[in-house]
Amino acid sequence: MNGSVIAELVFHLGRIATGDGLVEGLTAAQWAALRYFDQANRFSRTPSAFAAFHATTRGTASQTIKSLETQGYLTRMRSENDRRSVRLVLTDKARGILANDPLESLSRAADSLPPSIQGHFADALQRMLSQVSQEQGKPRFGTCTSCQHLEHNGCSRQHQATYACGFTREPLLLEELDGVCINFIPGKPVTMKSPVT
Amino acid sequence: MNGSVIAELVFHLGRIATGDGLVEGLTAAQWAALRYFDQANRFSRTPSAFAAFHATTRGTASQTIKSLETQGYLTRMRSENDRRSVRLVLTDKARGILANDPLESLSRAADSLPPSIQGHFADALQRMLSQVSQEQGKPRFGTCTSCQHLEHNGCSRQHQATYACGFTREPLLLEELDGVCINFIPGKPVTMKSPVT
DNA sequence: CAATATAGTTTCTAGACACTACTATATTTA
DNA sequence: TAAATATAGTAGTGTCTAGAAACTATATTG
Repeated sequence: MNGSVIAELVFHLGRIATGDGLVEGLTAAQWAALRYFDQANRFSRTPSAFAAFHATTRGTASQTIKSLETQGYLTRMRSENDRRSVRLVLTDKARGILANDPLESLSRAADSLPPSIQGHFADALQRMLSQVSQEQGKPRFGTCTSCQHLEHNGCSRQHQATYACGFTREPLLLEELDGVCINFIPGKPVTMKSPVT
Repeated sequence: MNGSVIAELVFHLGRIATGDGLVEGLTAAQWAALRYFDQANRFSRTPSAFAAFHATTRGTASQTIKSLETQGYLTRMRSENDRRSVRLVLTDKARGILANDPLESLSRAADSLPPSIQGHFADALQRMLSQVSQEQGKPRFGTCTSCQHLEHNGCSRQHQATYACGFTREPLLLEELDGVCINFIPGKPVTMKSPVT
């Protein structure tokens, strides 16, 4: 088994799945942006972070975002802390069309894999992505749950245990821990998310 | 485990892996064409077949091929049977640079996966690709070894057993059975290629 | 033989993207 | 604290990808 076969398949599959034909008139780059801002946490919903994620320049990212804004899919607000910075949030209209993401076709195909291997599959992809990103000197994105920066204060047996990010020195809400972050540093080995009881 | 996570990863990984920066001055489309013509069998080394494979238009494919030709990576020859048709073959120069395919980075990442899962991984990708292609009404590409059209005449215990394609009605050489074909129809369930003794 | 289908090319246009300024705000340092 | 430097973001320009439509040449069909 040769790695180049797998590489070819991943590349080709990614290509095929999106070429379907610009659902709802959005381009591939615009879909990628919508998906990103849907999943990014509050530290990462900026043009620069999207540019880093999408492996493009800030200029290009800015254009993509501008067009989404004029189409009513994103709204912008300036950050209070840093007045250079801009935060972007999805509109309801955007959340609506995310249901017919052109990736849906690929997503269904993934769903129809044997459930027993889906986890391993996602894991393998994640690992490959991490390695490729590192080789190319690009930042790795990930969620708090496996990030070195995650700190949690408070007793674990109290349900009011609080979390914080050691990098931004900001408190984190429980529901924020699943957002994708640009400041991610792979710390703990990937842990299964413990079931919330 | 949600299929959309896997879909996102496949898409993103495919994107990241190629953005590295146009090794040797070729574009992503041109690399894809070189890879294709390297692997396609003799029925499929045409502009139209590449267009179908790459999910693009014949016009776009024509341009990609033209530029590769002028750069000395492909040579063209008209088919004898059908004088409209064109056959493309890689030059030695092309075979040379295929060694620094920008997908190499992704390929290495795939190689470093646990060997025990590489097979399952490739299998899963293949299955997803097949399903997506079918949903989108695009032709599926594959090799003779699992194609309905493959016929083999002659006694199997004779080493001179001959193969033929039932679709093109043409004989096939043993070494041609591994070429990717546009006329592929998934027949037999994917069989392990039996070791040649 | 006429109508239609197919292989391939060309031309035109929109959009993606890199590059190079450029502005505005932060941060560093001297 | 003032100056130098760094960072977030935008704007404009040029190149390339890719789709759409029009076109030529050859095959196939009725």
